Amino acid sequence: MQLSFTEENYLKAIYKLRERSSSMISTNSIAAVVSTAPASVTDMLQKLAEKKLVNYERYQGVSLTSLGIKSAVGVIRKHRLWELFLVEKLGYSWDEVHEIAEQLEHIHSESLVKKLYIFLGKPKWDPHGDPIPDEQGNFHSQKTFPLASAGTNERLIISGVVDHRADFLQYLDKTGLSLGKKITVREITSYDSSMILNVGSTKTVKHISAEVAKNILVTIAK
Amino acid sequence: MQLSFTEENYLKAIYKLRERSSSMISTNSIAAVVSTAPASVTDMLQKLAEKKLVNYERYQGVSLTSLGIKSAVGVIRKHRLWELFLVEKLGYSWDEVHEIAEQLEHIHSESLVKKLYIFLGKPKWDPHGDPIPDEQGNFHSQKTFPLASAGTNERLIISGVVDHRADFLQYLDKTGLSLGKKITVREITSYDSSMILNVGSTKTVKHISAEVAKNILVTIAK
DNA sequence: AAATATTTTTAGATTTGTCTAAATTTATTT
DNA sequence: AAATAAATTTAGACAAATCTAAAAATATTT
Repeated sequence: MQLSFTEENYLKAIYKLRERSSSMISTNSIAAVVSTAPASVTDMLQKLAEKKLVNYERYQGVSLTSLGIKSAVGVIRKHRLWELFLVEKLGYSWDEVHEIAEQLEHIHSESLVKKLYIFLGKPKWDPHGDPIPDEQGNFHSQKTFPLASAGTNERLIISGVVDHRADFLQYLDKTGLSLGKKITVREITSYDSSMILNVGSTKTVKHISAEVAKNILVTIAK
Repeated sequence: MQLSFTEENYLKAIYKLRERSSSMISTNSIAAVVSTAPASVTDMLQKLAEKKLVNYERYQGVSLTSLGIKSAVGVIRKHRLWELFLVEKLGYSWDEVHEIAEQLEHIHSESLVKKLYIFLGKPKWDPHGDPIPDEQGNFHSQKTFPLASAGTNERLIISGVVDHRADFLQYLDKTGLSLGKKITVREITSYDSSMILNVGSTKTVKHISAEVAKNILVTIAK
């Protein structure tokens, strides 16, 4: 089934909202994500329900059907593949690619996705450390957790971000905290939970706020 | 100015119609190209005229303004760059890329076009031998002419096609008449104007119809 | 040049995705 | 549990791009 740009964006929005609050998704929360009036969301949900993409009962919120999940994951897959293409092949930095990928993710062509996937070397992660679902829609999940909940002296690897906004990503670049960097928490300041880190193999020491630490995802280095 | 998918397709259609019949373009001819009712074309022309993209006077046909030309050439540039990307980087064949490029040409991002252009090595021709306009909108024109109007024993190079349809391109592939091939006309059959060709440095001889010869563009090899 | 044919435009309707304002349902207070 | 607040839906309207059918203008025949 060929979905419109708009329909795909709604499905993606519902998919993302579902990730945290696993229950039913409210009309208002979708409206906030897609930047429309709640009344418009209601209209669209009825349309998506007719197409068997969501389970919808009025006043009760929505959930994605298996078809809806498949469609949403397909869009996310394309978004992340294109982001990686933009960074790896065209030389964009990780804070510049979101808007362009928002457009590219709606190109309809199965063969294109297949060929892009191969061209990029069947990648598992996008430039922000988010998993790229495979052709069957399976995510390769890593055991990541926020840096804020790490203890001291553990050897960690930066493997993702919670906040994807450009200014946060630029801050990380400037601070040398890019994806894949090895870090160790040296000290956690008790009164504000800010952290002092060792970055890389160098003796460089960085001081980051608790807010920043909450938005950096890490894995344990082995 | 951010144009819609549809507006861009109308401008592209007018641009292409203009290439042959340099005069005013008729409503019906546009309708045929964009596959809509003539009444819809009239509506759109009025809209494009308001945006200063075309010169339009009712019952008198249209022409592109300089802004309209600039927009159309921009879309054509993107189309041809994406076609080359699909063939060169993703491994598509030249008969498969048109539909996908029809979608990709509408992605709005100046930086993307710039980076794609550099990634592809500032190419001058697309996979069908059509010129890719440069950043200023200038076409690098080759002195091509239809193979049908060539004489015998001239050393020629296949440098483009008139007909872009997939089945014609597949026929050329099958016959070994791909872009860049060196050919020489050995004989022109007088009663049906079909041609007997030498292809490449080999002794291979091919017999093609006048219809095919009309749709192959060549340059003189030096 | 009148009659006929063709092309083009206008008029009115439809679909998609959106809006605001009002009505309805659900949730929260008191 | 009644009153109030919040969330959601319905109703009616709008813009974009399209359509069909009818009207108007231009082109072609005779």
